[in-house]
Amino acid sequence: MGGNSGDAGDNVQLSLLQGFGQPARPQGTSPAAAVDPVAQVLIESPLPHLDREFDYLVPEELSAAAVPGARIKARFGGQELAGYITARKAEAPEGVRLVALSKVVSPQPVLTPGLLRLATAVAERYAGNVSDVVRAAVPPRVAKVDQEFAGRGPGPVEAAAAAPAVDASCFAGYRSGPAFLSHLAAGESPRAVLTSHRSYGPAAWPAQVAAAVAAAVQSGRGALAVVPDARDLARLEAALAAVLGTDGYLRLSAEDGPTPRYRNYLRLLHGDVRVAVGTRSAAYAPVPELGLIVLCDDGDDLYVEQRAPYQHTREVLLLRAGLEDCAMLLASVARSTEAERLVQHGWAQPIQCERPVLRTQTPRVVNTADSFQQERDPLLSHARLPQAAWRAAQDGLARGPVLVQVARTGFSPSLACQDCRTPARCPECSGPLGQTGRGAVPACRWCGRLAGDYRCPECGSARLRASVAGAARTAEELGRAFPGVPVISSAGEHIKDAVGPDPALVVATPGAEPVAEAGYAAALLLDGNAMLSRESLRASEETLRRWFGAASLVRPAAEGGLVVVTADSDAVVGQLVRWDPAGAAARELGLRRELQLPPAVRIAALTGSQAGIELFVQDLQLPPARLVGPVPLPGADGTHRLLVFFGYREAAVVTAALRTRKAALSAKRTPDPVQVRLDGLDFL
DNA sequence: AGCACGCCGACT
DNA sequence: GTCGGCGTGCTC
Repeated sequence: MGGNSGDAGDNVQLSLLQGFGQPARPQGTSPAAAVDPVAQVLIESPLPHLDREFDYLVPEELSAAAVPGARIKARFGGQELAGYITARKAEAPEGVRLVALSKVVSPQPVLTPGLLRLATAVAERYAGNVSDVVRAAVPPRVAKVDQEFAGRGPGPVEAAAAAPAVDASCFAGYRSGPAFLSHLAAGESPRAVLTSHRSYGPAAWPAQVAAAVAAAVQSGRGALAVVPDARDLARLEAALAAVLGTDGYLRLSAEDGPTPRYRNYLRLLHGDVRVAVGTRSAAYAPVPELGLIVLCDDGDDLYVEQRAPYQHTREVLLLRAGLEDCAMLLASVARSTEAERLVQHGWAQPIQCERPVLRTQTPRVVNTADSFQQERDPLLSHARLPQAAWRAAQDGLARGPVLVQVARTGFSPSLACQDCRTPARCPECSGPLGQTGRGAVPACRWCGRLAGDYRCPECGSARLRASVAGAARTAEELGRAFPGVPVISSAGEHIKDAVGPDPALVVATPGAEPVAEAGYAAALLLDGNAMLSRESLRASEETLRRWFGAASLVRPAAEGGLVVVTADSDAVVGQLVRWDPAGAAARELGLRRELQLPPAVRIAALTGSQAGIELFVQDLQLPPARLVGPVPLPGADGTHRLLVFFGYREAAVVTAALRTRKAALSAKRTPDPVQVRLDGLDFL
């Protein structure tokens, strides 16, 4: 009764508005669809409390196009919002009056059920919005490409290509490598962490990844490979083309521009091709019958999405592998602590060469920091090259190109022990110690505690030094040190993909090293101290990753390959000298466990005003967790940060609680917004 | 962002 | 008794 009279009143108001000439949508003029007249819709709204599905009425004339996965526009609250249909159904729950869909933007079912499940899982993991994840996953629509696919239903147009031959020779000497390939080819879903030791030539990691992809294709399934950047993409594509042909795979890269990106997405969606390769947005590619996911060099920080919820491609793909029950391969010449954790938990099998094989297949690595090698050649004082490094370069240049890795400039100063150079960390919470000015008392950047009586836990010294970055040696300086030798520079905006076999000094910043087809004769890894002394939890891990990346471009010791690293003697240098990325990762993970830091535990960072954070935490229902802060951020206008450390077991409950709190506060339009970020490691 | 609904004061 | 202020909460 009450409901009826309310309806009548609304109708009167509506007709009054229409009487005044408002262009309101005519009610009842377009009949609802005969079959499944209700569409479940995921609204694209940045507001957490609106990040869920809503029901709309489907007008008959839109019914054919309004398929699950299609992009739509619908009136929502005051405005016309974009969204996706997630399902069609016969009726909506009682008590809601449905509004009609405004239009179907495109009938292409781009938000597949699998992608919606994945986006939901990612949003839950990162306490973020499903629609934010969907925005990163689905490429923007291009109308003219839609036309090309008009009228095509799901399913492949042409028969799948002939199964490729799987060449396992690039896995020779790798324990568990051939077995991984044969399990894959047999249709099983093994999971592995591949620690390759070669970045050039026919047995390099791109060839290994291509072999794994071929094995998955041979089993009749699809495969997906994700790389950090365009250079690695080009290298992997070359290897894939050699195995599958240039039509055997599709590339998905945001760098290609909207048209090819959207076209290739739709081609995968329609099953034209079953192998996709690309950069981080490709992690969501609609590969049909996905059998294998490969992630290359998972330690690269390009894998962190730069927009909320700041998801990491590794975590996205781990979730996807679980949801789609497919094989997974993390391939790298280094090993991240996260990958090590997967190995230690038995989730993934390690694939790597054993020591005797490694000794023949990797270059000899020497460290110049030993005191008797420290004195410098007086002629070279300007180039600041230790004598051993100079000799290695001179010898190498007789046999081919020599790589010189120099650090990028601009590291932030932090505190370390003056005597043994151990980074200084807070005795209470393990946060990094910093100094606000010259002579200021050192303070923890996390908990704010003053550490005036700090003593190094390693050597007991009370002396601290600010470790300031070393300046990058310029190509010019090296040119003077080696007159007559061509100097090639690859850094910043001028990155070279490859260099020839002739003698040359190749100066590159980490990650920008060109590939020499027959390998470098030698490599000098300079500025190691600057890289190691950065105020970051990941300084060691990252330095080692850069070192292995460069060293894996050098010929094996048997062919004269030599790597010289100029860093103070340190456990990390030892891991490189012994070529032991797995041991290094295990040691690093052990340290993180002791300190209870990620990835041994998980972490949430709440950033905002002090009042905002207090309000956020007030009604937050948390299981046992360690709270650190809030502490003011240096140089920021009153912005504070609170860190929440919690275990993996509690993670689902914690992220759910954070999401609930975010939604509640955004619904109330609280003035002091708090940013919630999970597992961001850059500030640790 | 907009629009309902609801509780309170002013005016017919 | 009715109209309209805007503060709070929901939006299919």
